[in-house]
Amino acid sequence: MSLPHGMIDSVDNMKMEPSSPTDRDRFPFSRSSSTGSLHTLSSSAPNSGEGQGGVATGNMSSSSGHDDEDSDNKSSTISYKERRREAHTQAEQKRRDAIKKGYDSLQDLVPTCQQTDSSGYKLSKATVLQKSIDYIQFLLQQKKKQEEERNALRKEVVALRIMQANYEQIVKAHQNQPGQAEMRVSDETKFQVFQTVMDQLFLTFSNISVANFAELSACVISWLEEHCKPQALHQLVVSILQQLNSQMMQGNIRG
DNA sequence: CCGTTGCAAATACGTCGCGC
DNA sequence: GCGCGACGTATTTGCAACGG
Repeated sequence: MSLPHGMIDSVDNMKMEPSSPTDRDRFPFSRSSSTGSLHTLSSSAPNSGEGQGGVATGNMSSSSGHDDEDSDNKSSTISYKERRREAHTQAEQKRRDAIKKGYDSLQDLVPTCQQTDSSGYKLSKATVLQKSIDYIQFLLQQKKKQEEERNALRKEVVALRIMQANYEQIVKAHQNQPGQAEMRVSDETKFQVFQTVMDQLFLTFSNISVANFAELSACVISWLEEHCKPQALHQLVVSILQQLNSQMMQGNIRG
């Protein structure tokens, strides 16, 4: 018996078909040309539906009698066994394609698989599997780390809420103390603080030289970013408060 | 019983690196 | 440059399990 059509074609294709990944990329449809040349069940239809009867010859493992039919019709039709083999070959090709598709999908999903290796070749299946395993382990570690971070933050939130409640209680207690009214800061003092802060800020703002309103608008943001940083404002306010406090103390001594 | 499907072994082929 | 082995991949084929 001669080689089946599929085998002949595939052997020829093996010679022609480059197996290196780069070459395969250049001939992405070479497989279908091989598979396409196979006799499918439908293409071998002349024999389909026949071969249910017959007497077993005993020289093959099959006991269905199809091989007998094979010997009867060898010259004109494709034998049952041959059709069966070709169907299986095609099914196997389909299976391999599914596996290949799976590897390709995996490679698309895993970031470390998306670049080819240093020599420029596509990653091997074993490498894709190993890198996928590594990536899943990395994701699991990352998830664990984030959960730990989240738990720590939750604990911090609880602690801060407790502190907030304590401070609120302290403030209430101070407000309820007698003689608190005398200790209260007057609006005049508040305005003095506010005015001094604004004066200091304006000093920095007045140094900006602009030709028109458009330029002024443009430089306001940069001025804000430079001179109104929380840390800068904090230092400014602290120094002003200290200054005013010392002035008030001196005034009290004199008065 | 027969077709389908999945798996594994055997085989073939191309590519690469290495020693000569 | 050539031969050779290792490696990766594709293909074929046999076997077994399963379902209609």
